Amino acid sequence: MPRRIKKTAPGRKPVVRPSSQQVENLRRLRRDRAVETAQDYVEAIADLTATVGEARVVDLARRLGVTHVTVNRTLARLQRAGYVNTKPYRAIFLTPAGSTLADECRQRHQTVVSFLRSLGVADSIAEMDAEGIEHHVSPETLAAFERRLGKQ
Amino acid sequence: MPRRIKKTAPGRKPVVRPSSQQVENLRRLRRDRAVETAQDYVEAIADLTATVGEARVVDLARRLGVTHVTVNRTLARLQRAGYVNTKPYRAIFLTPAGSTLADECRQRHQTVVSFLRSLGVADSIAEMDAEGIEHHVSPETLAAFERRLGKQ
DNA sequence: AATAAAATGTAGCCTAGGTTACAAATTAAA
DNA sequence: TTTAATTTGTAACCTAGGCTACATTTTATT
Repeated sequence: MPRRIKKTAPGRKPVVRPSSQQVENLRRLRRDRAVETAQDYVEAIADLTATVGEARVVDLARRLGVTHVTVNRTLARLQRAGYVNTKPYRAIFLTPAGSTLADECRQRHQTVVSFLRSLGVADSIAEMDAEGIEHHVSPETLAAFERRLGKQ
Repeated sequence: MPRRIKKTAPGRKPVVRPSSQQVENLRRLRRDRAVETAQDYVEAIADLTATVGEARVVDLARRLGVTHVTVNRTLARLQRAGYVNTKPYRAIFLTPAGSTLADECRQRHQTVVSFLRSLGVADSIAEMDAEGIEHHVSPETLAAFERRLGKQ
């Protein structure tokens, strides 16, 4: 009969500490996923607006590699969150908050890409990795990247 | 009556290119989310097994900052995926595949943390950022990190 | 102006990952 | 050995983010 390994000395408290710092890190990570989506969308909207003159659902769908249905639903959420303004059958516009967020993202993205390339990572791979990494780079780490880029 | 901005010259094809490289990057990113979870779990299981002697549902829940219910459901998926072996009311064990994955993750995590610290990022922040970044570091980029660490 | 094509919206279904509430099994203590 | 506490499991619900299929509205063409 397999018996559970005793984790505590008799009369003592449990041994497994939650390591609350790491727990917090992981929690933050999950919370951030919603923000990541928002960032991808506002970045795409800003870019389309700058490039094509307006951002529309089909363009976003193509750009993000999802169907227009997904875009639609996500836009509804982003509107609730105050990042975009949409009207049925019309183009999508960023609110001031959305614009600010988009700018921050674009800049951070560029920094991460440049930094990776400065380490000798190939362009296409730097782009690819940056797409994932950028969302997890804290201001402190971003500053470190910039510092290093300056020292080149 | 607001009219849509014309995107095409008369008789021409649409202008918005899907930029299929970026689309692929974003698609990959989403696909990878499932893998991230797997990695977090096997890492935690490996660590608990090494430290405490066995990994159990409550410990994982505490460690990952979620309820035991979430752990339970996720473990079922990881078992289907071939990473863990579980029996009701018993400790959780990694399969060989799970063990290999855990080792890779632990090593990569360490590299990322060391690299960030080598840039002057504070320990606690390096740990925090690494938790998110590690999942998006390609082998090429990881190699670049190691190269740089060697050059210290 | 009528018709065809494209874009947008909506309904309904799926998985992943989170939750609370409650039931059953296992372990620890009296 | 009972009893109490802890652990594990299960049911049912939520959000986010995918999807297909179909209806509606706009835009483009004839």
